[in-house]
Amino acid sequence: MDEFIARGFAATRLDDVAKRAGVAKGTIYLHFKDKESMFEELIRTAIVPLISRLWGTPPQPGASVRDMVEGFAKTFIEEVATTRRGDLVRLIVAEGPRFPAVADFYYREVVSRGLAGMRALIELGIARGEIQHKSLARFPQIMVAPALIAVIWQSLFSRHAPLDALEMFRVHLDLIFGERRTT
Amino acid sequence: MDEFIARGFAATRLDDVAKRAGVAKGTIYLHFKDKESMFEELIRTAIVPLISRLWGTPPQPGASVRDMVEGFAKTFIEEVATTRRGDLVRLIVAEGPRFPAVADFYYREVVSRGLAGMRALIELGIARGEIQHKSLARFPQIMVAPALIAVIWQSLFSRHAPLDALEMFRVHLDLIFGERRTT
DNA sequence: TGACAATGACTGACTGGTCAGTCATAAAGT
DNA sequence: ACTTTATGACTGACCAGTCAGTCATTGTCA
Repeated sequence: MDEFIARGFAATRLDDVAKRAGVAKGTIYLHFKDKESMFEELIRTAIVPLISRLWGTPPQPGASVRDMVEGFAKTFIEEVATTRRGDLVRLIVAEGPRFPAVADFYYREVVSRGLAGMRALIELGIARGEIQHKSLARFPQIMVAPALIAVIWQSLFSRHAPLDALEMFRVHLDLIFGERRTT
Repeated sequence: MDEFIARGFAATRLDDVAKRAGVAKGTIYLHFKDKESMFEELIRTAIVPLISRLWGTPPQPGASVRDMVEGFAKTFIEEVATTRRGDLVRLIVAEGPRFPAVADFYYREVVSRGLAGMRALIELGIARGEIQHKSLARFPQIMVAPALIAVIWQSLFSRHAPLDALEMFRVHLDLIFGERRTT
């Protein structure tokens, strides 16, 4: 996976993958049909821990919706955006159009579930009166947009201008939930 | 450029590029040093019309900041996100880490200028009282985040679930500027 | 004006290197 | 002994980059 993340699908050499895995090239073909299906299966299996990282954080019982979203964002930024897992997301964005199977899987397992969960949270927030903007529930993408920005910024521009992703997300939450209580 | 967008740098064959351009492969080498510098130069020149599309829209004299941002977003979504130019942005995200020169250029010419302009608009909005959240000026990325989401959604997921990017952006603006006046 | 020469943009067959995928052989396991 | 698992040298396709040759255009001279 690290090889694919570093070089992309086409430029990755199976000799390097084998060396990195500590096996001979032939061994790869005992486990995978060809390079393409190896790539797809690797992504599929790599996404699983990414999902469990995200849903792994237990929501505090008495927490406000804002606290839940903020905790979620904190986990995402610390565990995904600023780590190699973030590059996995970038890899999917990069290769997705050429690997519809990958894009489909990612949509079904991550995007649609994540957005559904976020929508539920938003509706809870609306019901509790924490969120004023009812139409936000129609576009849960807005809630997570800065998180994706953080992933991309991290791998492309952080050397030019570091970005405090968590603080950015908090400002974003201020827009949605109203000004932050003093911290 | 279309070949690179469709296949990525590594998988693009110069024979195909030549054929598409209506010249022989050798001709390419009369204009470019090698495949890599061709890629970089092509991106550089392709970015120019992208920039001019975005700054090309004249701001109406009496327009509110919200109208200006919304007009900007409309242009972006119509002229970039839903066209081949959007895939150019995706290509830069995809290949950026392996072509620092491309990422640098994109940061200097598009990202840093765009964010600076957006920050100026935000500060104008704050001064005029249209925007309540002063800290938004620290993260102009938030303002454009849904636009980037739209680009990525378009090329990866629109077949699964079409996204009304402009409406999403309007909802996002509602968060920033307050509820929309009736339309 | 017409014949000839010079130019250089363009061509595409060719080369050398790279790499996905194979398979005869070897090692490990039972 | 024999089955399963692993190896890595090998093959053939592929492709970036080269370069000797072509030819339309422009310039020169009688």
